[in-house]
Amino acid sequence: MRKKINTKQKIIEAARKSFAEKGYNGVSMSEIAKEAKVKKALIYYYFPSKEELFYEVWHYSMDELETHLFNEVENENMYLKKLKKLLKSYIDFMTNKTEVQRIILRERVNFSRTDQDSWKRVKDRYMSLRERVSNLIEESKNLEVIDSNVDSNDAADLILNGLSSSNDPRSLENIREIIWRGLVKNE
Amino acid sequence: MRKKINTKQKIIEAARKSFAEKGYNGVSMSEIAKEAKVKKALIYYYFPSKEELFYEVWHYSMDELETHLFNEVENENMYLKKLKKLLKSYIDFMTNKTEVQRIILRERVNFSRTDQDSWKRVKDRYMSLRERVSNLIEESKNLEVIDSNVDSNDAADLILNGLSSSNDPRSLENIREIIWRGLVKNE
DNA sequence: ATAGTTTTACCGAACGGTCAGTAAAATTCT
DNA sequence: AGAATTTTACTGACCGTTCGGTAAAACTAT
Repeated sequence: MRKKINTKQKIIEAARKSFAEKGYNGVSMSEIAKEAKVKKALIYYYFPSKEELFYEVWHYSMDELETHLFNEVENENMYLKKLKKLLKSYIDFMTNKTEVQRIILRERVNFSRTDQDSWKRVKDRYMSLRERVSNLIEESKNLEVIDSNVDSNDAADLILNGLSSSNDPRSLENIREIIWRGLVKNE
Repeated sequence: MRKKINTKQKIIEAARKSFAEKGYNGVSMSEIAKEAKVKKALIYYYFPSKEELFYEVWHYSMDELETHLFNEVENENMYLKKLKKLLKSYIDFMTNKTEVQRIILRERVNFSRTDQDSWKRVKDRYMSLRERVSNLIEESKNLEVIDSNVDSNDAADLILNGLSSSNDPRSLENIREIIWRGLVKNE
């Protein structure tokens, strides 16, 4: 019965909207069902548990973000411009895809949790993205674009955290300028 | 009257620990009761609702943070040193009082929620602290310590968000240096 | 007919919250 | 002082509701 192939996707998007608004624990499966205009039991036909549904939402969102960030960047060959473009892309994504932004802000804190290993997978997916950002900074350091004193991982965290805290593009542009001045090599 | 006072404080601290670990919606009143070694009904003797209990935890924590930040700072008369001290105090607090740090990280996202006005009070308490930081930056700008291009509110957000994302002091020191280079006037 | 999809009906456990009652401390009365 | 009363601190049992999750019936398209 191929009538509605998009049902699963519909559920994922409804779940993402709900999780973004109220957080993982603030949302019930029936709320998600209602948002998706679907009966609750149908969600369990596509996803084995609430945890697994969340993980798929997370993974899907991180894929979107990673694609958005690095597809553009790879067309650039100068490292200074690469990094500059990355920051711009990130701001662009965070101000337009506010659902993803909120989910990241909300659930990033659970990376510290070790009581349920479903959070470990969530963290791992995020960390693999962070590493790509971190690597880009590291390479820029080697090419003497970025001040050699900065630690790539810490700089990546600063970018990822500092440029996601608001969804007002003007504020984020201002913050970006501060961060950028702090990163680049003093001439 | 079995026991003596400090019961209310005991509950607040148990609640804070629990909220820090699992977030507001991730924790039940019975869990908090268990953590405080107290019966659940007793919590309702001191606090009218879970929301109100959380607000008291939040308010108490923000008071602690604000005291820690500004008591030291006010002894300083040079604005450059004032601001520098503030950043140091903030890092110090975030790396040592990790429960408060986690609660802030967790629940800051709910500032955007308008469906329950209890969150508005939570937000207001935070914003009054942010304004004090913001004012300090603004004054430093007037005295030509801080680059005049930076927006005080955005800079305050960058500090408050960027320097709370980890609880590893080394990372936070690195991030502080990047932010600082981005803030101060280029000579 | 059959496989894929969706709904109905239901479950035990846990949720936030309430309430009648109680023992001890504090206060008032004599 | 001590008896009588009121207030404070606390408990256990319980309420209605909602939670995540399940079994199986019912529908739909090939």
